[in-house]
Amino acid sequence: MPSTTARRLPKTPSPDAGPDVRRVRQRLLKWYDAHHRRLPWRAEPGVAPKPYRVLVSEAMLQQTQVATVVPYFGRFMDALPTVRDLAGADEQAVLRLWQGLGYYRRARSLHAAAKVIVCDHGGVIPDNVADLLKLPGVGRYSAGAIASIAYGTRAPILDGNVARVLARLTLIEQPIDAPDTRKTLWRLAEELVPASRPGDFNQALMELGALICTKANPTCDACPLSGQCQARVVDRVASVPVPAKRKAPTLVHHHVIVMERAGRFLFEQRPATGLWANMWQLPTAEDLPAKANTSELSAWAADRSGLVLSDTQHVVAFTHQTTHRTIRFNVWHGLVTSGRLRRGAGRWRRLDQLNDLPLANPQRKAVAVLIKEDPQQHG
DNA sequence: AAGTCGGGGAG
DNA sequence: CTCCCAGACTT
Repeated sequence: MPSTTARRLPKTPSPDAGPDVRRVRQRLLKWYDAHHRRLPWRAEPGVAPKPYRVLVSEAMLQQTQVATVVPYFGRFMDALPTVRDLAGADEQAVLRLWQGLGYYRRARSLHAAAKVIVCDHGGVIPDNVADLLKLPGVGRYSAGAIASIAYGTRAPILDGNVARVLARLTLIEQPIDAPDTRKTLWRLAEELVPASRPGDFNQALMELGALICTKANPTCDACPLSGQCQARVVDRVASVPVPAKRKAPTLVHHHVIVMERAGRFLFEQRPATGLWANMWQLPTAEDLPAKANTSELSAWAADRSGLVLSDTQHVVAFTHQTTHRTIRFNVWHGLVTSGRLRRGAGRWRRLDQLNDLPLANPQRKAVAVLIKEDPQQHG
């Protein structure tokens, strides 16, 4: 049977024929036009989006909520308004703009991508998925998002929001992260995205997931797709999607040893791989036992830096939570009395002059505690 | 297929 | 507390 004939038949579609593509497109775009949020990286209706703004926003938005990204995006664009500015910037400057946002590899990948764009693409961000996928930090989602939103290329996307919306729309009750589920969802996203306004359609799917088809307490009464939603028909919206399995975070202990000399404090850069890669920190021991004492801390500091400490004492403890770890921070303080700093072992800074060093959140917190404990010395 | 990589919003 | 968020990359 010719497919053109089959396509005209669905007056009464069979139950597993999939969603009514044209109706979903039309209703979703109409809803998006009426209800979408105005966001800093989003162009006004009828105005062409700026590809560089789309590129930067998509990097920041990976695994990060819109509300968190907004202030970072503004500061980033003010400091590095063009892809050439970004390509020419120091990596430390890029990391400083990213500090506090997390997943710092995104910043280094974005920086590397900008260099590729300038060197290999004449400073023009690619408009197709194949070339975008070659950029560091750009995977299938980001390539589809940039191609469709910035250039109107017909390309699908699949993120957490879209996966939830499509799983409910078509009643997928397999674990949402299973490989064959992902394959099915990508196929659905590909089938649904229209040739006209693919960027708005993709953003509409995400916007619906963020505002209406939320993980908890979805407002189906306000949903433009409620009439097409298979999960709603059988009253299983609340139980779809089936969540991915997750490991409990492991507990680890980090000892921060504050080394002070003449009102200045030693800072060191972390390795180029792993947690908080290339970020800076007060000297921090990650291999000492949870109940290490002052002499062990002093010995570790001497071994690490070549400097001898006296009057080492405990300052404060706090807990830092990430997705995969619970990190118990213990902060210690000692005065440098002798020794010579090992070559390349760090830099001395006043606590109120750290603007050039990108620090992850727990290190910023440790610094904040030190300033509060001893305000007259650093103010 | 499973692990790694942050931090915060929201329940 | 737990779960998830405009995911990418490594092993």
